[in-house]
Amino acid sequence: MAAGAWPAAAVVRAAVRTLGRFLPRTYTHSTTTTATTTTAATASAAVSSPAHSLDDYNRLLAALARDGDGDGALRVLRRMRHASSSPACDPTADSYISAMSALSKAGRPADAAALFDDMLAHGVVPNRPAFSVLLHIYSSLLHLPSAAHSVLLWMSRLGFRPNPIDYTDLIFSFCRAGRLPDALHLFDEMRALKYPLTPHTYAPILKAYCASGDIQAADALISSMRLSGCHPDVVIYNIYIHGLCKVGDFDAVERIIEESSRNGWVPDAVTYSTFIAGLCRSGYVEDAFRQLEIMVAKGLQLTVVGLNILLDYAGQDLDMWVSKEVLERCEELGFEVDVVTYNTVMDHFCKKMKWLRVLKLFTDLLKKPITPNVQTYNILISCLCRAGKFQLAEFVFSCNGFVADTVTCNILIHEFYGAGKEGELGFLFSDVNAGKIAPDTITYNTLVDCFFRSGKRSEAANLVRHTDDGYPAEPVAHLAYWLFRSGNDREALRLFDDILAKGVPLDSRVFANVIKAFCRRGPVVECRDMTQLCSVLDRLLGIG
DNA sequence: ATAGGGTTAG
Repeated sequence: MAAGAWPAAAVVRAAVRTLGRFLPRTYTHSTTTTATTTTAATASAAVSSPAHSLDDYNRLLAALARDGDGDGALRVLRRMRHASSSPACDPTADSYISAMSALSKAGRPADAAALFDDMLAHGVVPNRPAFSVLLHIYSSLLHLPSAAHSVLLWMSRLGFRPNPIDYTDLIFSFCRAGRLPDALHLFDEMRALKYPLTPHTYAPILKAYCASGDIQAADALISSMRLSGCHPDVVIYNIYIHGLCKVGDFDAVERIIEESSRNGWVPDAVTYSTFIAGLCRSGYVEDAFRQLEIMVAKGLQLTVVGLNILLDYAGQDLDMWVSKEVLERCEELGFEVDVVTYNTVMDHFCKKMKWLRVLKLFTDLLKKPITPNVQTYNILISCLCRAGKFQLAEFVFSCNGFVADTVTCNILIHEFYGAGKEGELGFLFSDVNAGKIAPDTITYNTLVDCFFRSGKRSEAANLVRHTDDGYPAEPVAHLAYWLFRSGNDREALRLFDDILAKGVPLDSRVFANVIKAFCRRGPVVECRDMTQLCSVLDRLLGIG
């Protein structure tokens, strides 16, 4: 491994020029949608003929589920229940399962879950797969592991044994919610039931260990997998490699890849993308390009995601951003680009204050079969504000079809306040007050910063006092920072007294910000400041 | 027929 120095720009440029050989040239348009639409249409035609059976309806529903046509499925369901149909065509549990799948696929999991209640209300007795679908909706789509767990208990009580996939679904959901102990509990239950364990079950648990940087636990888990006869596959190793990259152990990554054939797995494009991203993040760009060479030599092609990572991290120091339109070059080279690629490149130009470039990229994007997402618009709005085009930013915000989110809100607050235009934010706050946008902790942090910068100290203090249940950790830390930085030490100490009097514990971020504020007070922290800092910290710790 | 991995905005 080379030292962490950045390679000369020329070296990287040369490497980027050779990228073309590495990338997939095919831009495949999926034909699946058309095919299934035809299926649904054919089935629909069959149903509109006079004699149609329950089977016809269920086949149609299955086709609509494949298409993800939620409204279509609801229509068919209604028609089946309707008086004009024969009672022999009343929806069955399978009909509901298909309709729930259709709604899930249409991105309407809440409606899908509601359909289960609908089924019960219509006296249809759910079968085991129906419970599994419901469990999947709660766990994987609605991010409600506790609700999913009660489905598991409910079906068990009714004598429907949850299958290994049900358990795996639930373990995944608990892990994603950061509830590892709950996940491990279910994992033990699976083992007690002698259910077969697959890499699917281990993966989310391993990911949780890796996310917390606990490589020892990850090692132990992979060992126990092998012992239990479950062979770790490429996904398991990719998660593990991600964890090793996170802690910066790139030598271990190289070793793991080197030993792959001995361990019975084959590194894929994701393995190398993960490795390359990790190297880039730590500044080892040259090593990243070396891995790219190795990857190509093995016959692996860079994925779109791989390209995005590389553009994001390796492109930071390159003048290729200004010399040659990156995306044009990608196109020449036959790279497949997606909306994230555009967002990444737009954001880079935005940070480099090349406003017109961002606008041009945005209009290029609109001409392509790529749909901009919220992030695209947020980058655009941020760019417009920073270019001083506040009215245009407001125009984009108010465009039909654009649904602003919390990030949009935070960008606007930050930029409008920064330009002294907070008086023009009425359009935003009316949406916030109408509940269309939910502020989050970053919103409050931003507001505290903005209030303070524009001299509204008491507004900042009031916000912190009255937000949520009072004194949320991060806004308090921001307020403490500004109070100490501006020399309002007594007011800061009064704030801490109020917080402690309310029984709210002081977060470590408060301590960090107090120290930071003192460090920023001047070019050299004076001795009396140091003494003051120590006494403040003592008081915070309750030892002063 | 419902399941696990790498990326972007404040």
